[in-house]
Amino acid sequence: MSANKWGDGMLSERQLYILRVLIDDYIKHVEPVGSRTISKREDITYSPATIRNELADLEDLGFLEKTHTSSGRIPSEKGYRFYVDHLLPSLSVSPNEMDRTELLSTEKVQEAEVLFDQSAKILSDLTNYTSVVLGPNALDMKLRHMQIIPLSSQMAVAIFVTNTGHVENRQIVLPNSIEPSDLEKLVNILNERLAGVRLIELNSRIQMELSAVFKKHLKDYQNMSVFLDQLLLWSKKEKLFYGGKTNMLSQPEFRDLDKVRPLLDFLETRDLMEKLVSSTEKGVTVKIGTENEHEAMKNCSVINASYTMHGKHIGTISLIGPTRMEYKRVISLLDSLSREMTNRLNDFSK
Amino acid sequence: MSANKWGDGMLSERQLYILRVLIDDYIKHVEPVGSRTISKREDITYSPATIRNELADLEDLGFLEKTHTSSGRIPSEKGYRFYVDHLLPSLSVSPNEMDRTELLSTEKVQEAEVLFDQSAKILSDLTNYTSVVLGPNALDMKLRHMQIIPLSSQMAVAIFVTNTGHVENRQIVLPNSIEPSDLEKLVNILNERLAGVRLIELNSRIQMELSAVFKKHLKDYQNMSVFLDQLLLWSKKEKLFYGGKTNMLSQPEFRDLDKVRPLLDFLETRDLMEKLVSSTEKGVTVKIGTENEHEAMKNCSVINASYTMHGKHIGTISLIGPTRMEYKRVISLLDSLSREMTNRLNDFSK
DNA sequence: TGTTAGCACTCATTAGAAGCGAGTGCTAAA
DNA sequence: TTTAGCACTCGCTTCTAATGAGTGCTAACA
Repeated sequence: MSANKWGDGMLSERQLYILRVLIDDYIKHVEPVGSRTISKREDITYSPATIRNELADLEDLGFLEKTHTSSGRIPSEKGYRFYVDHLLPSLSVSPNEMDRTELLSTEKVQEAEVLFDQSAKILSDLTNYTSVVLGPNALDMKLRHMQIIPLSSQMAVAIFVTNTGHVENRQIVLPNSIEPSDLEKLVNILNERLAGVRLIELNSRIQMELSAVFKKHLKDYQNMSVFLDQLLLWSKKEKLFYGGKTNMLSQPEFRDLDKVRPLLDFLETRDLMEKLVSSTEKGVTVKIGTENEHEAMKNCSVINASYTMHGKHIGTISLIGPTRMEYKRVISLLDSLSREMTNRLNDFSK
Repeated sequence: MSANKWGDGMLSERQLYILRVLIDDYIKHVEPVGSRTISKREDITYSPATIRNELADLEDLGFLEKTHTSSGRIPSEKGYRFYVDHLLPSLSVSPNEMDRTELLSTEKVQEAEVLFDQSAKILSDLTNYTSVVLGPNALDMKLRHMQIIPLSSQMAVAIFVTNTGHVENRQIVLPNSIEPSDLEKLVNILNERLAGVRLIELNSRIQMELSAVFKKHLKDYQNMSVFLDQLLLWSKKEKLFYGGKTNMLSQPEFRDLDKVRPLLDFLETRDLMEKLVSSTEKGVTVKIGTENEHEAMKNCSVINASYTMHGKHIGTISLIGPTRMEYKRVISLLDSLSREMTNRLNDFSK
């Protein structure tokens, strides 16, 4: 049933059953579960004393913990991990949940950004946890068209449109001595030669292939080269879309201000969040407590689901909640929601 | 000293002085101030009993409140209002504060967005309150250049560049029957005729002046008209830049979760925030407690300062904190910070 | 008449004590 | 192997008493 990595030996059927019942109960009521509570269930035929013995064993094995000497048991991180990996009832979305994720699809959403935003909102509404959608990195998209529009003698706006319709723009300083005709030629060359190249690769492609072309066509190549570097200096900025940022405040385990504060601060820190929520794996992944490798997240679990476009992983939708989460419900929800997002995204590009 | 609107008669010098001392003390220590505390100050020569009489009078006049029958006094909303309007020591920025706002100016900031973001961060760092910068409404900016870039046979991206270098873009559905040549002509006409017109006015200008031109040059005018409406359907979206979103959590008056929650939720609600922070007045304004006209803000004050470009009010920088704020410091800070922003912005457009 | 000392009173806050109850571990018997 | 029984632990709630910072009022004083 379980591999040896879960302690010295295998767990008995009864232990597995008790463990599952206990975690289910704890997830539902968020209170330490005692032997009596378990024995009172219809499907349990043993007395509290017997249960107690089993619980003591499960605690020794590290699946359970006590909050104090005479308290009931709560699942440990290891317990949750085991629960998620081995005890989760087979996944299936309940019909009425499915309705809600279809709600997403019936609304007319034109732009991807709106889709991401809505998905995050729906997910957090449905779960009362905090959700985050990590948008696709525009720099991984392919160049469709670029343009430079002068604002004044010194300043201009550079615009890059990707195949997905995303627009990147930035203001740039024009070199003093630049020739208007050179600028025009530059833009033309870039558009002719680099359409279909990923934004992030533009620079290296230019280095490799186009310096000769530039030298030939542009009068002041030296000057232009510096300018090009400025033009194509990307700062990566994936977009994050949040839902239910303050939902953590209503979770009983975070009723304490000193405990929520680090959490909320974490949520506001872009790069930490990007790291937390980035995932290269396809499908749904679950990270529990300290697996998230950040102090502020030690009492949280993060469920991550990737969405794709043309089969390629381009972003994630995630849920952040207390380690005691309704894993079953939440995982299936994320699974269907991410599929839905994938569908919608691929509809766009038709 | 004070007009009659402040109660039945004027306040005596002593009352004014006591009121000021009390509010200063309360702002500093955030605890009800008693008669003994006040009388212990060097510059106060009266006994606690005398002070008590004055305090009772000030309370009758509505400037002070008690938290319970035998507690010290705290300022009422009216008290704060009076304090801000009449008792604030003349404004002057202390030298070391000035250094910090100059910090802003020494860094090289190219784009307005970065400037706004930095300003908000600096302000919240300096005050430990929450700050918000309301960015300029791009729709009030003037059209510099527009363009339509096709993505597929049906979809395209429309791009509008303003005189300030801001780029507005949106994805649009191309009419089935559209002629490529018509599209090109349309864009040309718009660029020729409407450069310099504020984005928000584009539509009405077209209605008024250009329908004849369109009818003349475009083959399928009917179809095009619907398309134009879609193209120029602006949804106003001023940008908000936040600093110190979670700072409220460290304010003693919001130590209670049930009190912070509405506040944080309020901060996350775009339209409420836009309304709160929008101001048509120039200079610094102070709104105290219920003057902000929202339940969640009833224990907060909002200090608002506008910044300008070419003398025109285009946005605000605001600070949200508890009603007990260091008004003096905060007002002068906002004053100098908004000036600094104005300077920087006008430097951009040189 | 304005000021102040004195005093009774109020009320939030804190600490301690007592009782309750949900839970445990251990032992011995079925 | 299971279970009944029992002593014990510990968190939580309730109650009480003590503390102290503050008030309002009165009466005396300058």
